[in-house]
Amino acid sequence: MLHTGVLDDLGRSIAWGEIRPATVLTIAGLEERYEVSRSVVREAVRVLESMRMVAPRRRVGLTVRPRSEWNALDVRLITWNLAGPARQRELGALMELRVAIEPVAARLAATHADDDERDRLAALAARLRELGSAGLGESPEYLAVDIEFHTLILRSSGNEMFAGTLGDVIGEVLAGRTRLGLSPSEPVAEALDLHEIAAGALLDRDGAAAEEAVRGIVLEAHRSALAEGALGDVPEPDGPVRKTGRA
Amino acid sequence: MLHTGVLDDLGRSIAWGEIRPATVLTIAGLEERYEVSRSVVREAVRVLESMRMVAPRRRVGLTVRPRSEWNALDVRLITWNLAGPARQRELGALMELRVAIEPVAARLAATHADDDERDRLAALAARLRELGSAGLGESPEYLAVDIEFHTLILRSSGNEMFAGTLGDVIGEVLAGRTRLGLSPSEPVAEALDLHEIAAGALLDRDGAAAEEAVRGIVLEAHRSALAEGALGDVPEPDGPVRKTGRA
DNA sequence: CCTATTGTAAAAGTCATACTTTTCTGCCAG
DNA sequence: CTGGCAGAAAAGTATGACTTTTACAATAGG
Repeated sequence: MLHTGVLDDLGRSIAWGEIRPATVLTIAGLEERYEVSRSVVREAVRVLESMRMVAPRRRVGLTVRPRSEWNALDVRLITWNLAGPARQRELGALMELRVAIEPVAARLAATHADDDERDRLAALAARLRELGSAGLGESPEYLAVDIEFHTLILRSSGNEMFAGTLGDVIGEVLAGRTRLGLSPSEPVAEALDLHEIAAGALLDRDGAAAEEAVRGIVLEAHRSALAEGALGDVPEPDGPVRKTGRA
Repeated sequence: MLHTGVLDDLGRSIAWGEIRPATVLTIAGLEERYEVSRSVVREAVRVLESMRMVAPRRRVGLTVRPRSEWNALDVRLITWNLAGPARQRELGALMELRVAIEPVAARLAATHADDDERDRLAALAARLRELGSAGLGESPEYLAVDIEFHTLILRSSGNEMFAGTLGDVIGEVLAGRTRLGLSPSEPVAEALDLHEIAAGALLDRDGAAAEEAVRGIVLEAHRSALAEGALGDVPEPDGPVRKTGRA
């Protein structure tokens, strides 16, 4: 689809800072740049507008809004950021999001999951143990099982806000972790324990225990990512945004 | 803007279940229904598509996707849901989201907030105490200060995913709570204490304490909302979605 | 010289129409 | 009964004309 192409390219350009905030674009200009018709440009721009990345103003054009106003939870924006220069920063934000959401999701899942989901979680935890003990901690299968474990908890929480696109994004984070070679081939024993503890707690409908175990998992992941310097604590090239007075 | 009108009306119709999942619409049909041109319809539909509420298929039309696939974190969808028949369910989901996010945001804010933000938080907590003691717990000002306190914590976390539109939505939840008359005119003493404790912890850069205090606040809010029956635990009229095998 | 008013044009917004591409459906032949 | 082929339906794309808003400048008045 032409429309998707323009949306993606333009969105990326903005997300990556190639087109900076306060820049003014025009429909006509974009028509030329992408050599497509107004219909296509307008539809792409509408979506960008709905993500609060640009604001149209008559007689002026499309103004690129400041980053702080963008819809940071939009999956497309997250994807663009993960593939761009702010990748590390984005990974850090997502890690923090995991720390916030997964433990609470686990607590909810303890009372809300159905029997099938509980069983599958237990099976997944066991499989992780097997693979981990066999030194396959960075194998594709370990990764796949790990992702399924975590997304299943989110889905079992019964809260659509946790289940939805967030699951996909968290899968992306885990995958990125492996891709960067941050996962040890012999996973930390503690992590394997915690997965089993969490699964057990969910079987027992023990929300508090499930929450604690999952919090242990995500905190450990966050810590080790920080230790590896994968999240980049350095401020943005264009200077720290938050501190300097707000709009 | 015409476009906004169509988007809003159509989105609401779908969110409220007036147009049910699996229903097939056509651009032409919508042109007639709203008496607007194709451009307008197409742009509105594109946004709905970007929210994963409809999926266009050539030679078929626009299929309304199942609720479980919608982008539950989209602010517009949240707004529509809050104004519709699933209001209680949505409030419950948002409460759970608060429980997940605000404590973690508070912990981050402890290390990340600047001096100005810390001072303002302390001032807001103090003001809440004043108003609460004066029996103004359901006054507009108490509400406004409460909202500002919580959104400021989110913003001070330094994580754009917490700060962004989520803040507005959480404000909406707090406002809804007051509007429903759930807020006692004399706020629970515990809540006032916790706000002050949280503010103090943020001044001291004590992340753990800030997290715990804020968790206390949101858990108490969640509990009391549940007790009041404001969140409605009953399953949806059209039957529980999650349990019955997935796509 | 400064201010207010008015006029102009630029750009988004809307409408209508024509054409392209994809793909479902149903018919017809084997 | 099966497979392929043709037609039609609906989305996708392109284009031109017109409307509305509004920034900006020129001009008139104080």
